Amino acid sequence: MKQYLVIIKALSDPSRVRMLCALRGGELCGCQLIELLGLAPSTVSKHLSILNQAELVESRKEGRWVYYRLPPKRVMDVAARMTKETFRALAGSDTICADDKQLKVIREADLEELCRKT
Amino acid sequence: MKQYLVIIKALSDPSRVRMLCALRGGELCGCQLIELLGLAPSTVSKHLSILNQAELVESRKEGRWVYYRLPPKRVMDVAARMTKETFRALAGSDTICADDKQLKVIREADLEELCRKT
DNA sequence: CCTCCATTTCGTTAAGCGGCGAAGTGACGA
DNA sequence: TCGTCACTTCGCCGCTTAACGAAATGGAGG
Repeated sequence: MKQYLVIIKALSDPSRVRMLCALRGGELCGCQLIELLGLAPSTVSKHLSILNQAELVESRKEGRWVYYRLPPKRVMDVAARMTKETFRALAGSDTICADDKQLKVIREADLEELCRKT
Repeated sequence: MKQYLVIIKALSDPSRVRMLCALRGGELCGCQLIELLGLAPSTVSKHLSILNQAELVESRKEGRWVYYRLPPKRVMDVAARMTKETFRALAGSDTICADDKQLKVIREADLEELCRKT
């Protein structure tokens, strides 16, 4: 029950769900997620730590940046199944479609430049 | 996104999830759920209205009592899929097993007597 | 009608959560 | 070694939410 609640509470915030959906297209660094959500860096960091504790995202450090990604598709555990259903429920959602559009721009932009923008 | 959030927020409270699991064994009336959870009637009623708005439970009136049940297994919509994953995640949970035990007693008890007890 | 009683609604309180800015951390480059 | 920069941690504020008791609702039976 405890693990279930950690996972489902992590999934019950629009900003966190948007980040998960964004990561479907591959890993992203912190400043890219900050740009996507339009929230303060500290807020985005907090959201990511909540997702991380629920084991819904993983992170790796490279240089000045931290990259976040969905966990590899090992076993279909509770987190993976819930994530899958979330993606399924939000397929075609206005919010997520708009994010996908913006993501194309963000992914093509230069990281150095993107970070400076904020 | 909005519908998704209504559903997942409804599923992110232990009392509400316990009620859903309890209803797997068939419909129950309000006072039976109050007895199971050990919460105030007004609190349980609020929880049920949240579940009802998310279309995770249905209700029907009979005499003095209101009976609640899981919706019939028509189409597998978002609510149904999320509920299914919730049941799967909580299979074998201590809380739910304990509830199932108590439910055997509650289901066998006389309704009139059970309501008076509170 | 009027009463009873299961349930709902309302108002309040305390805890939890999302948001921000400021200060802290740690790695890279001058 | 020192500054810079991406990110995290901390402390605070405002809103949401779970809990309760009290009062309202509405059906059943007298």
